[in-house]
Amino acid sequence: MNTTSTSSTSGRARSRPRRSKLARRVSTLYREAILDAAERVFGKAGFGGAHMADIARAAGIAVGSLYTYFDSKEAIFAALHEHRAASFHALLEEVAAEHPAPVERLRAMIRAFFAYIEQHSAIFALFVESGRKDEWARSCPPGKIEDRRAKFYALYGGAIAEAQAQKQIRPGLPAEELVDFLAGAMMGVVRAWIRDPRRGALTQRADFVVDLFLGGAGGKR
Amino acid sequence: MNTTSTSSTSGRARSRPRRSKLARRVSTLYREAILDAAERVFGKAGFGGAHMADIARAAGIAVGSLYTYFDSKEAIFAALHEHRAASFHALLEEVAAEHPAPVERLRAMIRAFFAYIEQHSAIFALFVESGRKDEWARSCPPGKIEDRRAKFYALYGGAIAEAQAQKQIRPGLPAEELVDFLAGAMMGVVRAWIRDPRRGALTQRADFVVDLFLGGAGGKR
Amino acid sequence: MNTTSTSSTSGRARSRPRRSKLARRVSTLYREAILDAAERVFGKAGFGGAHMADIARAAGIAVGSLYTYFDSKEAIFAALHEHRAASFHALLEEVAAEHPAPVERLRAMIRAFFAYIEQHSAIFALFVESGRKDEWARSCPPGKIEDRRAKFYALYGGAIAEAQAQKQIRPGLPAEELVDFLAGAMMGVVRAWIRDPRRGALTQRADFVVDLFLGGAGGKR
Amino acid sequence: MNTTSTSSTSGRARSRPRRSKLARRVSTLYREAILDAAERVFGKAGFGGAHMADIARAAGIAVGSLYTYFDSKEAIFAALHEHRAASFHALLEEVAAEHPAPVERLRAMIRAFFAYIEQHSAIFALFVESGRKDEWARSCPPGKIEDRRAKFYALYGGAIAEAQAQKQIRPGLPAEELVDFLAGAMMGVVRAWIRDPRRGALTQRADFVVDLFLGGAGGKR
DNA sequence: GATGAATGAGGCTTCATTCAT
DNA sequence: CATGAATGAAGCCTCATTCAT
Repeated sequence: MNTTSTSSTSGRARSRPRRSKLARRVSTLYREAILDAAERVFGKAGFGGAHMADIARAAGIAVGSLYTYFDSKEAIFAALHEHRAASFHALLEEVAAEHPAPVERLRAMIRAFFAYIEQHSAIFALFVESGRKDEWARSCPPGKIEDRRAKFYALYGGAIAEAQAQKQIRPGLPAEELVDFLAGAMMGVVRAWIRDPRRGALTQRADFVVDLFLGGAGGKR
Repeated sequence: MNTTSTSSTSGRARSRPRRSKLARRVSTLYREAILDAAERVFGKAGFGGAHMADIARAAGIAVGSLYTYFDSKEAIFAALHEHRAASFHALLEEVAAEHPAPVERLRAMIRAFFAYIEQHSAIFALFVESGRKDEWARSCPPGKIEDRRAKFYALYGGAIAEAQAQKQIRPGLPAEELVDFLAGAMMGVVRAWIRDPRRGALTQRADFVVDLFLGGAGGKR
Repeated sequence: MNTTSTSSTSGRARSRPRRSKLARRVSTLYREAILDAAERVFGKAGFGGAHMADIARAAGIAVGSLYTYFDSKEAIFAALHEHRAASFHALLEEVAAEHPAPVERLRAMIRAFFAYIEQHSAIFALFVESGRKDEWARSCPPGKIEDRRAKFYALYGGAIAEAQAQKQIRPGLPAEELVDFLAGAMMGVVRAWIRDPRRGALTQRADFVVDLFLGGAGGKR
Repeated sequence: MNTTSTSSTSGRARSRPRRSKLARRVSTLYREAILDAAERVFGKAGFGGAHMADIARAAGIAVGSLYTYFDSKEAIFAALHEHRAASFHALLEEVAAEHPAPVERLRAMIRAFFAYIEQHSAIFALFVESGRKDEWARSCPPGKIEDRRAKFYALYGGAIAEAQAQKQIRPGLPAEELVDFLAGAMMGVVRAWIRDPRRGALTQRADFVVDLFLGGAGGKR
């Protein structure tokens, strides 16, 4: 098992970490290099199309070394999911904290989402899709994926609910369903950008999304 | 090659029609049974997780027989894509023709989309996401997927453009981008329904989507 | 799973065997050819030293075909064990049945053992040793090996106990321990023969073993 | 090559003794610790099932350090064989020297064998069986194993031959074959003890073996 | 000399595809 | 043309061995 965070399995008591700070730092570097490589490879080829050999090559290490840091191909994918989700979630919370006004918060969070995607484009598609089926998902602790999604929904949904409380968003529509709609719309824009990146930076389309979401596409009423 | 429409590459000359009408009808039945089976299997397991043996079993025939009707696993998936896309496109055109008023046409097309998904739920996720990564897409004639998407965009985009012309949808926003947004939102609602089908029939949420798209979520201005 | 003897897993009821008699016969031939090949390869190289490729080559089939008949390398070894043990046990019982007099029965069973070994020499060493440790044994249903040994012990021990009842073997010594001794001695002779087969047929040494076992090596008393 | 006794193959000239007495002693300690560890690990898991990492852990050193003292896994196994065989052989010679009367010598040597096994139980099974199949044996200098066995046979066979000369063992039976029988019987008893150690100390069964070997199991004549 | 992570050849197994019946 | 077993390329993973620190 390759678990950075687990405690010692040794019988002997230990008051200090077994490994030097340096070793741990190197280890972290490797893990991240592998995740970076995996992101590129998975993003390009999908889960099934990505080979351990590809990931190793992309990371500049030997195949066997992958297994020093991860238990399996699926473990790499899961860790990648976890890692990206966690770092994005942290970013999102930070952004959210900076914006008390719910509508502005929504806008900022959407912009943050787009910015994040611009950096980690390819893999996100895989994540969003992974609604089950994909092999890696089968070995993922059940509920994990749902939990993760729920946390994001909570952030967006929270902003929406607050906006509803302030009458800036129509009450009466369940916040949850609004998030379904909004999240889908965001992904739709992302997908369009992935298809044809020439149309300009994704980040700049945050306002388009927010305004459309709030104001609707309808003409004069 | 198993292409129903191509001519024989056999060396032997043939003086009579290659196949009787009956034979061709049987062949079509087989092909469709295979595609039905494939839809279920691919939908449940994804492309990589689906095995030819599974499809054969689901179709009630022998593995080898699959190859009488299709060249490869990828060919089955592509044909499935093709088939569903074509039949859905036909349906959509029919629906569109029945509704001259662009907004109502949009509403009807969304409803039709949802209805179609309700019947062919699982597989659609695979289709919509399959940007290019999945293995099957690599052997798909390049541009094919884009063409297909473009045809759907044309239908939705056409309705939107007309609505814009009639000032029922704000001009100024490129119709194409509105479709990105709308298509994404639709898929978001679909995904939510797939996740949790209990929330009621998908079809009934068409109005929710249209109204939100047109009217926006924003409160009184 | 490759289990010749399991019943149908199909949901549909079946009154007759699914496969033709011919197919089953062919299948049996394959299984036996594989077991024969496996016996040679395992016997020569041991469990760890034997490769699936070797077995396939020895059987004259493709590697993948092994998996049509057996689930894994370990399954092949286990089946081999099972198969040989069963056939030898049957032989032994038959021989035992032919000899009512316990001492003669013992003699006949030892001769049968030696004869069997002459045919399946190499593999037997592996079996007898496999007291645990070997990888294959780990996946063997626990107790299986012990059961098998117990059945052989019962046959030999039965003859010994009867001989004791008839005062042809000293009472007072637990039959079980006499079998430990005798079985060991037999294997000692077998091992010597394996080391140096020139010393003549193994079968011809049965009398030596029986006489030594009964009469002892000691000189005039 | 890690051979304590060979001279350096390095190109650089050396004017002083290669290693201090201390260094050599330390080295010996390491080698023995490794062999002890190896005995436990090989004994438990067999050759194939034992991993260098297991041995290193059991010895309390790093994997890499194993290679400071031994060339390979096989070398460790061979050295273990060598080591145990040598020390047991020395013990046996000592015991033999103490007993001029051949039958008593035989009895003492059997008792010594059982005592030795009680200390080094598990691994012995591996040794005795290893006819040649196991991987390690392939890289063992040919004839080595046979030589080793021959030396033990010489000791036991010598006692038997002497006893024959004194008419305490029936002449007419080749001593060599008597050893085959006797050695096998001893191993049979050992194996029974390994299977079920509860039946009491192995050492105490030496008399059983000797008496049975000499007197035979037969009833009154 | 000790360490333990890196290495990569090679093993077992899967499964799309072929082909004899 | 249906069948389903045979095929073997290719993937994931293990682990003995090496080597930089």
